[in-house]
Amino acid sequence: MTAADEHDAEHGDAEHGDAEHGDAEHGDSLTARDLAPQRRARIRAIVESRRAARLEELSVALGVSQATVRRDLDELEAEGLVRRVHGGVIAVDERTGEPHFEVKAAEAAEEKERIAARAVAMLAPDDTVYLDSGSTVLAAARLLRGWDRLTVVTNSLPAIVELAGRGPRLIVIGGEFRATSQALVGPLSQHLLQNIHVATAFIGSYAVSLDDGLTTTDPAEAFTKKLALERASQVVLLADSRKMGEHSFVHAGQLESVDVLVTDTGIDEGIVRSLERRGITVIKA
Amino acid sequence: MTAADEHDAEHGDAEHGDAEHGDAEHGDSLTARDLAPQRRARIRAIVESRRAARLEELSVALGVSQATVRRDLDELEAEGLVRRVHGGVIAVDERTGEPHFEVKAAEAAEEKERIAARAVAMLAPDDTVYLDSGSTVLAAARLLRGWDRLTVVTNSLPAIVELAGRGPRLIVIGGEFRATSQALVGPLSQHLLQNIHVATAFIGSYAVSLDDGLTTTDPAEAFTKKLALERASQVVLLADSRKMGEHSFVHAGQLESVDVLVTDTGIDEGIVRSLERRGITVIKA
DNA sequence: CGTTATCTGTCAAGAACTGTCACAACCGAG
DNA sequence: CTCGGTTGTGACAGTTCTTGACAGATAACG
Repeated sequence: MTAADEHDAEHGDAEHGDAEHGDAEHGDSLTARDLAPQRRARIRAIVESRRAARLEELSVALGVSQATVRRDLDELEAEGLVRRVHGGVIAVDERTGEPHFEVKAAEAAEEKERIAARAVAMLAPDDTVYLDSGSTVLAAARLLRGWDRLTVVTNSLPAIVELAGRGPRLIVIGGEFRATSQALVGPLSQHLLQNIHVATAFIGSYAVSLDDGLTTTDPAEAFTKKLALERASQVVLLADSRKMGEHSFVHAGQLESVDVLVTDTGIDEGIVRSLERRGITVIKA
Repeated sequence: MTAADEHDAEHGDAEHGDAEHGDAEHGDSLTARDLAPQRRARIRAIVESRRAARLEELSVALGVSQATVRRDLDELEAEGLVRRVHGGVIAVDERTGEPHFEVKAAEAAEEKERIAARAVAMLAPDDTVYLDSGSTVLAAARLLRGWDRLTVVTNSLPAIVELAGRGPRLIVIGGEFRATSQALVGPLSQHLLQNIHVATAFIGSYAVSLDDGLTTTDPAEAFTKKLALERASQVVLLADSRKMGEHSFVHAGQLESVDVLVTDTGIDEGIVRSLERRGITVIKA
């Protein structure tokens, strides 16, 4: 191993020396061979364009021996520009790791679950309920597994997947799929929605304020949410206390449409009184 | 996105003598074998697109021995990217991280995939296409990943899950969820469906007969299928040859509504002639 | 002009990869 | 429950790839 270190160190010095030599160029155009930095640039270009290359190919393409290519690749790998594998080299991008980043769900899971459970307790076994998008409402959806006399209407893809074939009769409103909220929203959702009516709607909201009512970040989302509010006899808003008093971009419903708010114990008492004055029953789970 | 390289082609044997010490000065490397990471990436792609694969298939597709495939699968399983089962390998759901179909779902998969590929080849990048329920159409849906200028309208839950957030604009018709077909069907589906129109519809069918046209097992399913047929300028029927000549319970559409049939080479020539006499273009994939 | 340092190609030993084989484990049919 | 065919496992051998050492070649420096 010490031998290897020594070798690498020498190699490093060589690198610098060569670079310096680079700007003192003699116009020696007769050299049939690339200088080392040029050669490495060509290797990078080849590897990047093809995503991978085998030693043999590079050796032929550059007109040098495989040993030289190896040394170049060692250097390039040390700089993190490529990744050596048995038999050749692959571009760094091609790593097989896990690129997903969608794991914020477990955040306030426990709180959401208490809220969800309290809301679900309001349902009768043979009710018809609308489930909006959003993580808190999704938690409620999970609790409805096995309720085989229930009818669920929803626009939330996770809720659909959660309940598909697992008890409740499942009705999906149509619409355009929006990736951010994983829900079906927009003008197209009105066609089916206008033809149905549900006893209870579980609504989630990005933000709730006394002045602006329900607000959310996306117009299409707001459109569908508003429509859903109108199609329910009883509207139950599921929102943890951090969402209270906040407001977002687009108006998504009047506070007057809401009959019940299920939230957590962290809610401000002043807000509770204001809401109750407006005829909203507040339940702290 | 993922370099969908299809540089298979020449895996005759190309193993032994020919790639000797640097004599191949004919530029291109015709006999290039995949590097191990490339090979594993291809295995992932195949398994993911089909949900499952048998060892034999992978071995043939990649041009390596089954032993090598096994070792690769061991590696991939250790990384949690696939799950090995007796006889082959199944994909793991990226979201939930757990199982999917059975290996035997991949039995006729190759045939379905060829049909699907042939059908997809008929689409333009910015088309609007309706995807019906059914496994063959689902295979087509998988091929549409990354088509980010396409608009997809569908009633198939697996198709939705497959395409959600992965390229195409996704529009879901509403309706009642039917577990057997994993699709949204029934009268409620008409409300949105009646308000849209698509250039092309990919339709699956449980059975196709010259006398009864398209038939299926469920009335609600039939209702929605019929409606979808009317909303498309061009109707493409995807059905393997075993479905030809069969008939099921409920009428789900006239043969006259169909413009193109994409099927496999096993179809009876007499049936082909009858269909073509009726103005249907028959494509054998 | 000679010396020195670096770079490059060749070589041999060792490691890694792949395919083949024999045998154990498993599955479905009767 | 047994049986026959299929699939998985471990060991082996052949091949390819890598590593480190060495020697010749090239260019910089005094």
